[in-house]
Amino acid sequence: MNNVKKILIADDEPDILEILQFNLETEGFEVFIAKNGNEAIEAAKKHLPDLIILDVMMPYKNGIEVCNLLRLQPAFKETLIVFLSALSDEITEVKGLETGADDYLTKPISPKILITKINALFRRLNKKVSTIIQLGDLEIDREKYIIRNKGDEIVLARKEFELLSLLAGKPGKVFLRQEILNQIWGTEVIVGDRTIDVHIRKIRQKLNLDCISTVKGVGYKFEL
Amino acid sequence: MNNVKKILIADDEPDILEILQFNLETEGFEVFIAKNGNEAIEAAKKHLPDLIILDVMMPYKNGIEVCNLLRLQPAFKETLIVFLSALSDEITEVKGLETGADDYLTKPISPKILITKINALFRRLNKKVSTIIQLGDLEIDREKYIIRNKGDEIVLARKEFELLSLLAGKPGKVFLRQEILNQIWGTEVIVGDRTIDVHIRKIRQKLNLDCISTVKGVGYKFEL
DNA sequence: TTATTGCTTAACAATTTGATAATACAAATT
DNA sequence: AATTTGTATTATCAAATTGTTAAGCAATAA
Repeated sequence: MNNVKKILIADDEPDILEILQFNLETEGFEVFIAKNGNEAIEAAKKHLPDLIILDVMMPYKNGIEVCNLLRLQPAFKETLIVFLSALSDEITEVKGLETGADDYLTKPISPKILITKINALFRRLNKKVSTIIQLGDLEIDREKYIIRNKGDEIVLARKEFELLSLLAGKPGKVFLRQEILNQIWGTEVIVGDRTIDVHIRKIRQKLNLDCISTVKGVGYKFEL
Repeated sequence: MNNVKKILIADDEPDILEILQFNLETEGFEVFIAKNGNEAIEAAKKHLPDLIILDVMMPYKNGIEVCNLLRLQPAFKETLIVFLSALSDEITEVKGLETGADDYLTKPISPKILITKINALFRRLNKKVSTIIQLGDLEIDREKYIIRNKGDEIVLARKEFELLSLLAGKPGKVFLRQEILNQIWGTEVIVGDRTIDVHIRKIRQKLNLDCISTVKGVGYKFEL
């Protein structure tokens, strides 16, 4: 999820494929292409793209059929799917959205608009995903303010939660004390260094899990 | 929601206003018009339209500003907002969609396309708004403003209802006090923090059900 | 108008959280 | 080994947050 996004484009018009591929690759995406519905499904299974752009009118299987088939499989439950179609064929649009597409684009579309829309979709996805952090037996739900260790719910006070959440957000990274102070307490409040220790201790105690290690003279980091 | 749909059109070009108004009225909508951003906001508050069509380029306040301002108020959270702009001004489109518009149309637009798009939007809206929330023994009917616990009807005052409805809309999610204030009271009214507590208390009391929990220093959440 | 209901606030109680000091401990350095 | 430096632990107190009640308006209905 942190590397290059993969995009699969399925369209039966070679020109469109080429234009889109060029523009998306220029933008830094990894692009795969398919010339019809069957190829699209095959390619999707093979490459597990983050986003699939489906032309609605295609030989063998049209875009809506492809979308339906893919959505049946767990692997593609979360994949972004966008339809592409000539003119705003209203009926198709409705069907497309019912099918579980994430967006619907009409041809002709300027590459620039396409790219901004795609970026917007990824941004939206990231927001949804980023609320829960999963690390081994540990689960941090930022939206629900809940921490679970092997399913057991653990109650942390606010600062404790924020601190753990910060550290766990980048496992392995050593957070300097100063960094922690800035992130959790802000630059306006001034608290002593011992305060951090105390909170760290409480977290360790409550979690009863050896996951925060001290880097003497530097700071703390979360691991495993 | 079951009667004639009200549509507000805001555009500084009289010709456009007239054409759109004529076509939409012919189609059976009730139409209001505004010639600039300020008028649009005023008219929106007065008529509470189901759909607002905003020209992007307008005197005093442009469409995006208008949209932003309206979206801040609870009354317009669900209102459909559509932008209208000369040619596909890409940058504007991106901003518009980020602002929380429901669609984006480019001039010139044929009345027929406009109407089909509008109908599509209303159709989609009707589907989205599931008026009844079921959670265990609890049943919340947003349309009828009724709450039932094991079939027994419970009468909540409006704010109480809205508050419960908000929390129950995303069980488990912690709603920050600020979030609650924005959603229920809007950004214009300013009420004290204790107000929320009191309403929460009344809900707990009336429901006689342990379903709203406090997350100290953060907010409240609904669960089970 | 009067009565009723709902919304907001003030005041105070109860609770929880956060910060610090004091002390103990551990590792590195001299 | 003694010293220094840095962290862990614990207990305590202060501060922040929320719960509760009562009371005053405002809006609405009778």
